[in-house]
Order: sequence, then structure tokens, then C-alpha cells
Amino acid sequence: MLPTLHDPIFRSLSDPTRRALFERLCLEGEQTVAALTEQAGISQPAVSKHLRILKEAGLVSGRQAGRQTRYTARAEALAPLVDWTRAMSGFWDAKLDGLEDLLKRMDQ
Amino acid sequence: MLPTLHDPIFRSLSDPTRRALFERLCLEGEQTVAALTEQAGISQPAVSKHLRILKEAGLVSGRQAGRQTRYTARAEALAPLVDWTRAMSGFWDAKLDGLEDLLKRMDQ
DNA sequence: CAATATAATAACCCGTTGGTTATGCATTAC
DNA sequence: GTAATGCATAACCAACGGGTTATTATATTG
Repeated sequence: MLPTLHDPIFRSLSDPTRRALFERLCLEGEQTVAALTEQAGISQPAVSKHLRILKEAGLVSGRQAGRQTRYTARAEALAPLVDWTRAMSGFWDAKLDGLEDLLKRMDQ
Repeated sequence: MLPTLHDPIFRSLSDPTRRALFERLCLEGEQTVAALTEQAGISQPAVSKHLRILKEAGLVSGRQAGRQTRYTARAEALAPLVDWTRAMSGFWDAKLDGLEDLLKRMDQ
């Protein structure tokens, strides 16, 4: 019903193309739009639109490097998702607090 | 790009109304369609449609009880989401293996 | 400076989706 | 047996979303 804090995260990750972009940035590190486009199987504007949405959700950040933009994944942004999942699973074991903490520490 | 195993989970949870339904089932336990409709702010058919989608994603299950259907959350179904999040966060510390294991054990 | 390269924005198209009302089908109640 | 209740399905509709091509802005290269 009412969109919450983690709503844009769920929303942006619900699209397979966007998830693939995010996954690639997570696994292979910083990438230019051109590099991402090459493998995405869609046009550059489409990729740029997806990156914009991911960026607004806080899942990626882009830094200007000359005439190209290098995008990076921000895995810490997944923290609300971890929170929510833990809340829903009704599981509060201290052993698991580590992940959330780590994600927050990654924020530096 | 290519829809994977966790795709229907992300997809169904991307809608705020559906997420609210799932949350309520998680936090308050088994509910009838009428009870869910009462708080959802939308029509009963709309609620039924959402429940169908959640059910197809494995996130809820419905059992017939006379002329009413009681729906229950299946928190174990969140396991792929936990997997994926851990993979993306690049965090493999053994301390965290517990959550996934527990979710699987909840499946009984 | 002119030409090229990179990425973002604009304008548009079409399929999907989340909502509605109407209807059907069991099951319970009178 | 008839009426009423609970839920699912059908048919429909407006809004949204993900794609396209065309264009623009800014950097780099010759």
C-alpha cells in the first residue's frame, strides 16, 4: 500500500535487465555505459535510463571521467532489503546481525 | 536480462500493495481474504489477484476452510533473495550461513 | 576549428499491470 | 430449497514501464 523506504530498491531490482546491470557492477566492478551496453542487448539510451533508476534507488553511483561515466555498485544500499527480509522471516539470531553491520560499514 | 529463479519473488514484492499483504501475513499469521481486503483499501477481486501472484511466487499458500480461504506466508520462500543479496554484497563469512539454513529448515 | 565519441534527454510506441465492476461457484444459514 | 456469504474468474480500462529512434551537450582527437 504505502511506499516505504525500501520501495525503490524492490522496484528497481524487479526488472531483470536492471538486476543484470547491478549484478555485473557488483561482480566486475566499475564499468562505463558503453561497456554495459555492449552486453545488455539493448540500446544505450535504454541502459542509461536503467542506470538512472538504479542511481535514484541508491544502488549505483556514477562518476564522470572525461566524456564517459563510470558506474559502480553500492552494495551497502541493499541493507534495507536485508532488514526487511529478517523482519519478515521473524529471525533475530545475533549470529546474523553481521551482514547488516558489514553492509553499513561498507558505507565508510 | 534472463529471468532467473528469484525473478518472480522480486517481481511480486515490487508492488507495495502486495508487499503489504505479505507483511501482514508474516506478522499476524493466517488470514482470510475478507480480513485482508478490509485493510487493503482495494476491492476483494484485486486482493485475490495479488494473492494469486504471491502464491505463484511461492510466497504464500492458501488452504480451503469451508467457503473461505485462509492464506499463510511462506517465509522460507525468501531464501533465494537472501542468497542473491549475499552474493551481491560479496560477503561469504560463515557466520551468516545460518539464516539461509534456518529458512530451509523452516520448510520442514 | 572541425570531426568524432560518449552519454543523457526527448518524444514516442506498445505491452503489461493494477485497478474496477460483473459474474460464477461453492458453501453455509434460514 | 432458497437466500446469503466468501472467494475466484472474466472482461474491461487507464496508467505505467521498458523499449525504440532522434537529438543534444560535452569532451576528446586530428
